[in-house]
Amino acid sequence: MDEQGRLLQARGVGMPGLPVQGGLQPLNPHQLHEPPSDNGEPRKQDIGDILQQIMTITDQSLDEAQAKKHALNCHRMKPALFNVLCEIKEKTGLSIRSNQEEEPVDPQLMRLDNMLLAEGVAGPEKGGGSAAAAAAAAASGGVSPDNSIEHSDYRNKLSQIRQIYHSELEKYEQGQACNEFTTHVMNLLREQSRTRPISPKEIERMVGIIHRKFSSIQMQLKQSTCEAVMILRSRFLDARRKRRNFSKQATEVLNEYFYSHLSNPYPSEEAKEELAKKCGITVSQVSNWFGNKRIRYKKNIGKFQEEANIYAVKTAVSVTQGTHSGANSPTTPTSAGSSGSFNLSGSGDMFIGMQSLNGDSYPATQVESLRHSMAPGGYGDSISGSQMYSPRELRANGGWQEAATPSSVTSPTEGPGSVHSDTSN
DNA sequence: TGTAATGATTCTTT
DNA sequence: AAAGAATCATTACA
Repeated sequence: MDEQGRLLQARGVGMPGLPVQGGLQPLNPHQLHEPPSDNGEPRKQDIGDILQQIMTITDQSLDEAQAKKHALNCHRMKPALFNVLCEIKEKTGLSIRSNQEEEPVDPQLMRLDNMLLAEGVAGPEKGGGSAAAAAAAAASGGVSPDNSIEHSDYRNKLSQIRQIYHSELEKYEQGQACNEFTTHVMNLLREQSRTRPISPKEIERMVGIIHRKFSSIQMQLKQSTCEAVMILRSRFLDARRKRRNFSKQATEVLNEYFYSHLSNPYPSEEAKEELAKKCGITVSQVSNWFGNKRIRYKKNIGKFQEEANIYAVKTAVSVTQGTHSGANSPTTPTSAGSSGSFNLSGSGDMFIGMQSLNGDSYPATQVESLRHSMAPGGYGDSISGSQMYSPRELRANGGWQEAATPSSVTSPTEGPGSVHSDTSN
């Protein structure tokens, strides 16, 4: 204020207060008639009051303010005031600093955009949303209803986020509120420019500031939306946290394949796809399952022997009953290890291996029953390749579990007795 | 409630 | 890139 006061004095613009007729409050009535003192104190006071009034214009009602603004604009001293303000501005260095902030498309913003798009938050609404997902889940075989429930729960939550995101974004999107606000500010500035010096550049700069502010709000919005989605994902989609056992039927299908391709339990991509379809799980889940199965089987063959027998019987029965169209069990005929790829020297051979494996922990009766179920009628041929669960056979045929030699592998768990095995032959 | 089973992940190996 | 191996985290069950 002091500075301004001095400037005003310097220019000889000692305004005795804006006139009452202008609509402004009469200031200190005494001052109006008081001759300027030598030290200029009263003048300074006047000026301070005037500026104070200008500042408070905005606090007043619209009509009032309008009237006062008008009065101010028409005041005879206005040009002088304008000049003074110009000078002040010049002196206080309030000029526009050249803003070279070109904002080269923030990479982080791009990442956020991409992620939101990928999560289906930003992009176009996916028609049907949860309904479609549920239908798809149902179509996939009806397995794991839990899964689809959870999935739709996830989708619901996601669409909530999506809604909030869009309604918020709408508020700050360039073009709507932002433009409105910008125009408003521009109008204000234009109007003010009649009273104080405002260059078009300054207006432009202000617009820039507003836009940046709005986009930073948008950025924050996107960031927190991303966060929300991530949290949602981690809560709902982290399979490790929300593990569900596969359905019985799915496990059965997988086991059937596994034990019927025991000599080479590495389903081809197509086989995996087919299994995945059958089981209502993903291909990678099939891969996981086979990975786990192979390693666990190998680690403790004895433990799985019973299971192997069961599936061997199953397969045998299904084959004899012709329940499966293909010669070889459940999946694609192209799968590795299909019947043709290896020959059993004879069912007896197979059982030798099995029995040696069984050791004492598995009742011979089981093996016997299996033998009986298979032997009569010479089923051996028809199931030839499918029943290869003898480690000996396995090793002989490429040995996917070279290390699976019962004697060594099962040792720690000791399990089924020291299976010494078949290597002998 | 403790434990085995099990699906998934991560790191290493091939 | 796929498989093996170790491990994690959850589920199922006695």
